[in-house]
Amino acid sequence: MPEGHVIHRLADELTVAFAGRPVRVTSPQGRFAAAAELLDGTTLRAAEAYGKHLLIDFGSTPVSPLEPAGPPSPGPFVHIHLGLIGKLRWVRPGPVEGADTLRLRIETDQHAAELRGPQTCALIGPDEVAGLLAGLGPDPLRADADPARAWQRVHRSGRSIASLLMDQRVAAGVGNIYRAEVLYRQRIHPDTPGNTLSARAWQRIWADLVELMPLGVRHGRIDTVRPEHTPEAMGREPRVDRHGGEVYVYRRAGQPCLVCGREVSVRAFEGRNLYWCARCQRRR
DNA sequence: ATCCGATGTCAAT
DNA sequence: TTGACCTCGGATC
Repeated sequence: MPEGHVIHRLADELTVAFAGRPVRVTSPQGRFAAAAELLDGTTLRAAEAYGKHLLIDFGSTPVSPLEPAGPPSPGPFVHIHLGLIGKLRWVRPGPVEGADTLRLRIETDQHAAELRGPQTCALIGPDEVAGLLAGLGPDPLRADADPARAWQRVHRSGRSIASLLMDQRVAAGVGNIYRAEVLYRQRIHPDTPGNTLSARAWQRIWADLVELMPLGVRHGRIDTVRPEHTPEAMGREPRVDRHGGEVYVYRRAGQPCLVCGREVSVRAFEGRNLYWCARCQRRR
C-alpha cells in the first residue's frame, strides 16, 4: 500500500480526526499492548509524515496558536512504518473484528483507525525521532525539502538512478511506482549511473516528484499519465487493478507503451520489479 | 482450498 | 542475493 503519498495522506487524516482530542488506544492483538495502555485516554497532538514514516505525537505540550512551528515536542511518539503489506484503515467505530491481526486501534466516538501488518509500530522519544529523521533524504512532499542534499549523493554515486531513487537516505518517500513513473516521464534509462546524470536531469526528476506526489496525496492513488495519454484521450480501457492510478509503465510489462507502442520491459532488480520502456528511455 | 505477489526494509549469507 | 517478516486480495486448482 505505501509510498510516501499514502503516509502523508494518513498523517493529514489522523490530524483532522484526532488532533487535540483524547483518544482510546488499544492493541487487540496484544503486540503493542504495553504502549497502548500507556497512551490510552491521552490527547493526540498531531500526526506527521516523513517519507514513508508516520509519527503520531502524543506529547502533552499544546501547540501554540502564535507559533505553529513551536519548539519540538518531547513526545512520546508512535512510530509507524507500514512496510510492504501494512495497512492503516478507517473503520466505523464499534465492536472490533479481526482482533488477531489488529496491532493498534485509535478511536473516538466518531472515528476509528486500525493498523494491521506494519513493519514497525513502536513508542519512541525525541532522540529516536531525531535519529530517524537524520537518516532520511529530502522528502518531495515536505515544503522544507532540499533537493540539493539528494543531488549531492546522486552525483557522487556510481549506483544507478533506479537504485538511488529507492534509497530512502537519498530521497524519502519514493517507492517502486514513483521510481518507474518519474524515470519514464523524464525519459531516463533506469541504469543510468548517478555520477553520469546531469544536474539538470536531477532537477527534472525532483520537480516531477514535487508535482506528482502531492497529486497522489490528494487523490489517494498514483496517477502519472499526461492528459494526452489518458484512457479518454486515447480511447483505451481505464486501468482496473487494485493499485488504482493511470500509469505509463508500472506493472504494464508486455503491454504497449502509451507513447511509442513498444512492449514495456520488466526485470528483477534489487529484489523488486523494475519497469521501463526501452525505446522511450534511452541509455546514454 | 491454496498459492502468490505486493506501493518495504533489514539481517544473514 | 536471499530470506524473513507481517497481511490480504486475486488468481489458480
